[in-house]
This record gives sequence, C-alpha cells and structure tokens, in this order.
Amino acid sequence: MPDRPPRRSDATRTAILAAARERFASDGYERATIRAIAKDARIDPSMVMRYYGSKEGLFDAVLDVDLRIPNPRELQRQTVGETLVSHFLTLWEENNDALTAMLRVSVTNPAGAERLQGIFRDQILPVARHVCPDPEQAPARAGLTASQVLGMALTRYVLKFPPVAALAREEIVAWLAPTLQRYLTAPHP
Amino acid sequence: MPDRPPRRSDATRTAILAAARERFASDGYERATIRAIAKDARIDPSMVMRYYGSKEGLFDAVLDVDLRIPNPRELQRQTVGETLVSHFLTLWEENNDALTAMLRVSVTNPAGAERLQGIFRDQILPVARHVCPDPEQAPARAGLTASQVLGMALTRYVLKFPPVAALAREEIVAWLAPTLQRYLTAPHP
DNA sequence: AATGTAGGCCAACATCCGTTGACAGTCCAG
DNA sequence: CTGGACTGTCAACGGATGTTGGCCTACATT
Repeated sequence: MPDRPPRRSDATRTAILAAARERFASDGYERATIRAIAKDARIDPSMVMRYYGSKEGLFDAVLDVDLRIPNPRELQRQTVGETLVSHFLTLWEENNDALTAMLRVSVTNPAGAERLQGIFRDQILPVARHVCPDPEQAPARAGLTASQVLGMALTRYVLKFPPVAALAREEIVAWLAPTLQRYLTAPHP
Repeated sequence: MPDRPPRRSDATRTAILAAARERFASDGYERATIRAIAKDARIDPSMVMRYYGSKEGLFDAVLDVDLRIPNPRELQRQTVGETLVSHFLTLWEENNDALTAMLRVSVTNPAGAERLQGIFRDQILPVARHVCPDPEQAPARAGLTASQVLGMALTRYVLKFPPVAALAREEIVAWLAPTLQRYLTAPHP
C-alpha cells in the first residue's frame, strides 16, 4: 500500500485504537462499547465511525498484528518445541492486548473463531508438516500443539489463574517445550 | 434440600433450562438473549423472569452441574494422567452444553472466570497436592495441568478446530495422559 | 359449584446500543 | 483573502434488551 501523507488526526486515530485494544481485551466484543472506547480516547463516538467505519472495522484494525511466522526451513527438528513456545510467548508479550482480544472474542464470535483458526492453519500446520514423521498426521499433531499453546494463553492471559500467571517465562518454556516436541515429533502412541 | 412437590410447570421449567443451555453454549452470555431462549422453549420471555428471577439467575441454574470430583486417595500415582484425561472427557461429553457455556462465558464474564477458577482449585489442586513430589510446587503443576485440559476443551468443543474435533477419545487420552502425568509427577525440569 | 392460586400471555417501560446527519471551528492551498 | 477540505461536537434515530405489572385462563381444593 502507498505511504499516506501524515494527517492532523493521526493522534486521534491512534488514541482510538489504543483505547479499543484495551477495551476489547478486557471486556470482549459485546461489552466493549463504542461509547466507552470513545470516552477513554476523550473524543466523540461519531469519530470512531468516521475513522473506522463501524465497530467491526475497528475490531479488524485492532487484530491487525504482525505474527512474524517462523520459517519452517530454519527450524531444527530437535528443538522445534522450545522454539515454538518461546516464539509464542514473545509474540503474546509484545501484543498482549491485541492477542488477548482476539482469543476473548474468538470464543464468542464465529468470525473471530475462524480468524484464529486461520492463524493456526498458517502458523502451526506448516511447522507440523515440516517436522512430523508422517505427513498424514500433521493436522492432528498441529491441533494438539494448538491446544496446549492456546490453553496456556487462556489460563495465563485471559483467565489469569494465579499459579499460571505467576510462572516465569523460562519455567513455561521448560515445561511446555517437551510437550510440543512430543506432539510434533514423537511416534504415534 | 427437601423434595419439592411436583409442579404443573415443571415441564416449562426444564424446557427453559434446556433452551438456555443450548443458547448460552453456542452464543455466549451477551448474545444469548432471554427473548431467543423463550422463543426456543415456546413460552413468553416473562416466564423466564418468573422462574429464574433474572438472566443471571438463569445462567447460574445452567452452570449447576455435578462434577463428581475423583477422590484423590483412590488415585494411583502411576496412572493419574490417564485417569484425569479420561475423567474430564467423560465429564465434558455428558455435560457438553453446560460446560461449553461455562468456558465460553468465563472468557468474557469475570464472575464466570472466578467460578471456573474455583472449580479447578477444588478439582485439580487437591489431586496435585496428593501426587506431586514437592507440595510447594502443587499450584504450579495444577495450573499447567489446567492449561492443557482447558486448551483441549477450548480447541475441541468451543473453537471446534477440525483436526482436534475429529480426534477419537482414545487418541486424546493417549496423547494427553503422558503430558499430565509429567506435569503432575515428573521432577521439576 | 365457588373460590383461590398458579400458569401463561400481552403490552409496555426504561435503558442502552450502533449509527447518522447537521453544524461549527481550523487549517491550508490558491 | 477566500474557498474548500479536514477535525471535531451535538443531538437524535431506530432497534434491541432486560425487566415489570396487569390480565385472562385452568386447575385443585373445599
């Protein structure tokens, strides 16, 4: 896309987006009202409509994060588990609000669910195809991997179970890496 | 509680409850409107209020499921992983709508999240305390276990990722049992 | 048969939501 | 200096939602 000239309203745009990220992340799609977001951003609700078209357009803008999918070719088959856990933890810490919002909304909104499914189809499935023994098992193995990764995200960042939220990053890597390694590369039990 | 005499309205009550379970499970708390639930049950919205007091009261009634927590004393330390996976799969299959509703709502509604947290505190934590090597590590180990169990429930029953939803029950047990076994009993990595 | 009570429906209320359009100030190009 | 585009506010609309109270009917008890 072409570089757009800087506009006088850019500050307002980003203020809206920041407020929307927080509201969607903490309240979910339905409870995050445009009026509340506008109040947080200290502007009128109608501005949200002008700049993002609709509530759904605003939500789309919130979800527009760069996932920096790791290139499967660069993965070592021996360390794929650790690499994946580490990648996703970093990703989540850097885009906490946006990803929490996506997970929170996906659980209620079918469109969000499809989006999340697309992400994992594009992220984990290629990795599974590249490292797992039998290509036919790749979808199942990718699914198991997703279940553990999303389960960690759910309990740590959304539900905030105290013992899980309190875990140090290295501890999570140490515990989950062998799990993902087994799901992706161990022989079918 | 004392046995209440059967009432002429019992059929209506259960019809409302059944419709509510389905709606809450498939739409979440906000989108499951009392009007829609009443329409499914073929009665007037005001009846819901009469019998369950409010939308929240109705939701509470939906969540009132018997979890049949396994007695930690009867668990074999060697097979606790398999026992747990099997228990939760059965539980979820028998109360699919109610548990899906709880998970779906917990992600948006703080009260639901607390309820879910309470369940895992009462279900998994005692088990962890009983089987894990160092009692101090019990909360963290229980949390990791919860992350995998809830992650499976999320991807299989809520998001319905095709490869995960297609897995056979025995396959899930075979894949997850070693994971839980390690989270609960293996030495700290 | 008379009467009280519980079951059920209907219409309405108050509130909140996303969204729209008219209007006023501000900046910049000509 | 002037016109037009941009930024922002205000008030309102149409619709949906949870909830309430009044009213009619049917049953059970006396």
